[in-house]
Parts: sequence; C-alpha cells; structure tokens
Amino acid sequence: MSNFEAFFDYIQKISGKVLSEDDKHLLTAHFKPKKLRKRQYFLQEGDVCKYIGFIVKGSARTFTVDEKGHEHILKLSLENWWLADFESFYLLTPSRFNIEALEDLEILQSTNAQIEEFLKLIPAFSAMANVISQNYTIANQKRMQAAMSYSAEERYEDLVNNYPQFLQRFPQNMIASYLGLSPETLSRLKKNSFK
Amino acid sequence: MSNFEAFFDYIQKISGKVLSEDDKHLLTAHFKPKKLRKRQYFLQEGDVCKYIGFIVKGSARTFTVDEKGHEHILKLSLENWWLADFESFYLLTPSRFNIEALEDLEILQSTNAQIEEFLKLIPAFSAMANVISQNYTIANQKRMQAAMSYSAEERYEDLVNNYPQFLQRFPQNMIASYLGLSPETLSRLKKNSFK
DNA sequence: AAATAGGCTTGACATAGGTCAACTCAAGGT
DNA sequence: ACCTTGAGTTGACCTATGTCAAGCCTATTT
Repeated sequence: MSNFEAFFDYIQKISGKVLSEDDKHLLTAHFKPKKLRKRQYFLQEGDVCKYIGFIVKGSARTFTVDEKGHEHILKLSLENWWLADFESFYLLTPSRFNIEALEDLEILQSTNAQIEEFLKLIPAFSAMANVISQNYTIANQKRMQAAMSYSAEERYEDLVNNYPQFLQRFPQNMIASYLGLSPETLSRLKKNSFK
Repeated sequence: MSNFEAFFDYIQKISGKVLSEDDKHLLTAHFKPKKLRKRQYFLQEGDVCKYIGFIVKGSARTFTVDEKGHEHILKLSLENWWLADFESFYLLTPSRFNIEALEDLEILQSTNAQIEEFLKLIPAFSAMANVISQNYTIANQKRMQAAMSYSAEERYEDLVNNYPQFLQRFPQNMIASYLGLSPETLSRLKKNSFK
C-alpha cells in the first residue's frame, strides 16, 4: 500500500532508524487511511481532538474564530506533516481550534492511546517523536520571534524564503491570515515590494 | 544539598516517577551548581548554547536585539524553569538570542551530551522531558494565538490572569517587551483599564 | 452563454500602537 | 548626603495596518 510506504520512509528518515517488519505491521494495523474532501473539517472547535493524522496528500489549515467573527490561521499543513491540536490531543480537553481541509486530503490516522503504544514498542517511532518535538519547539520559537520583532513585510519575505511551497498551494488570503495580516495589506505589500 | 532536593522533587512531580538513589547520584555528579549575578549573561547572541540550566533561584530573560537596536523579550524565566536556547542547544548552532539574569541567579547546569545520558539512563528524567516538551508545545501555541488574535489590552489581561507572579518579579518595561509593546503603551493601557 | 461566487486589487478613511521628548520619583553607589 | 541611573508617566505627534466599500477577473455552476 503506497500510502504506508511514504509513511514508513518518513519515519525512518526523520528518526534515522530502521522499521522492522513487525513494526510495519503494527503501524499498518493501527493507522487507518481516511479521506476528507476540500472544506471538510478534521476537527471542530469545542470537540476533543481524538485523532492525530499523518498527511499523505493534500493540505489543511488550523484556525480560530475570534469574538468579532474574524478567522486567524495558526498553522498551514502539507504532506508529511502531522495534523492535530496537540493541546487537545494530549490533554483530552475541548479544542479551541478548527482544522479544515483546504484541498482534498488523504491521511493516516490513529488515537492517543495507540500512539502511546507505538512510542513504547517502536524505537524508530519514539526517536521520530523526539526529533519532531525538537523541530516544533524550534519552529515555534522562530515564528514567535518573527511575530514580535518583524514587520509585515519582513514576515512575508521570511515566508517566501522558508516556505515557498505555501505560495503555490494556498490562496493569498490564507497566507495573509497565517501572517496575521488582512488580505488587503498583503496585497498592497506585494505590489510595493515588486517596485 | 538543598539545591538538589528541590530539583529532585521537581523531576519526580512532573514525571510522576520516583528517582532511585543511583539516579540521584548520577544527577548530582553531572549537574553543576552555578551562580550568576544580576545582569550577567547566561548566553550571548552568536555563541552556541552549550549548557542547559535548571533555575533554583532567581529569574532571567531571553531576548533578541533587532537592526534598529530594539530589544524583544521572548521568554521570562523563573524558579523551576529550564534555561536554554533549545534551538542552539539541540543543533549546536550559534544562537540568535541573549539570556541574561534579571535577578541574582542560582542554577544547576549540564551539557547536551550529559542530558542524552540522563534520558537513556533515568526513566523519570526521560518521562519529565516528554511532559515538558508537551507543555512547551501547548504554551507556545497559546502564546502564538494570543499574539495573532488578541489586542494589547487582552494580552495584558491574559498575563495578569495566567502569570501574576510576573508582575511581582519583573519591571514593567520587561513585561511590555514580553507582550510585544512599548513601555509607554503598557503604561497607558494600565491607566485606562483602572478607569 | 449567462449567472454566480471567490479571490484579488484599489481607494478613502480610521485607529491602535509606536516614537520622541520632557518630567518625576525612587533607589543604589560613592 | 549627593549624584547618578533606571523606571514609570504623560503629552504631542506619526505611521503601519485595519476597515469598509467598490470594482474586476477567473473559474465554476446552471
């Protein structure tokens, strides 16, 4: 099953360890393929995030809606990323976020309890989890610094340099929201930077 | 040594596991007590963050200086928090941050290589690391959301509710920088919210 | 082919928050 | 005791970005 091949490759590459045949069987048995169509929700605000998904194909956004009804995108996710509200997933509390497919989405999903098992039983999986958690911490720190220290224009240029795929895959108003800008501001900003 | 008692308690409390006498000896042997005076630097921008510190007493700030010479505080740290630029510490790359004692500081410090050992040898330590990493991820997500969705006033109220100790321990201009505000703005904002 | 909807741009205007400068007050160092 | 230094406040003004509204273009639906 080609879905799982990509998944196994990913785990082995990130962890630097090899998956045994047993490991693979275990993963195959407990990660369920699932499809979501564009606009479908993976998670709704107020629900507990019971599942974590590994994105095989497609994209999604994690966002909140504030009191004024404005949406704020906190995360844009593509292939080979994990999809979940980790706070809700770890603590089993109702989520403050929505997660919605922006393109047709194919994921492999599993539950918290099963992830705990994988962490215990599969060394490559647990090594991967550690690396991902490091990467997350680093990425969050960078994003936080950018939000605090950089102007709108600098943040946009940062994104162009670091996540050029985003520009291909996501409409500009989503990018704007991800950067914490109104769509109008991003539009003007691009015009000016071309000069 | 009372320093270490507090440290052991912390590990056991966070991890939910017990430290054996051997564990404690290992930790005592490889965490070195260190003191920094107010204003002293734990880490300077451009240096690799070779040490991680557990704060026994005192406080510190992690900040950057932008091209215009303005400082931005990314993290304020108190007792029972870890002190490090994790990006630099994990990857051994030069840090973009400065870490400075805001009050006289007593820490227990160790190196990356030794931490790896502790993770392998001490189950309570490794369980603690997982919990902390979860907490970190959650806290970062919240802070990111706050930075994107909330006004200056809302972010301040959030801080008053969630980290009231900060108001006691840190001068107002540090709080302002932590919130991404100028000191003047925070000052005015407080005046108005008293009404 | 017409109709509709979504995304993008542009203009005019509004506003939150930043900047600069002056003043006050408390604290620490000598 | 004196002097300096740092923190906080306040006022006047400035600027980046948001808001609202209109119009345009492309793609999809009918």
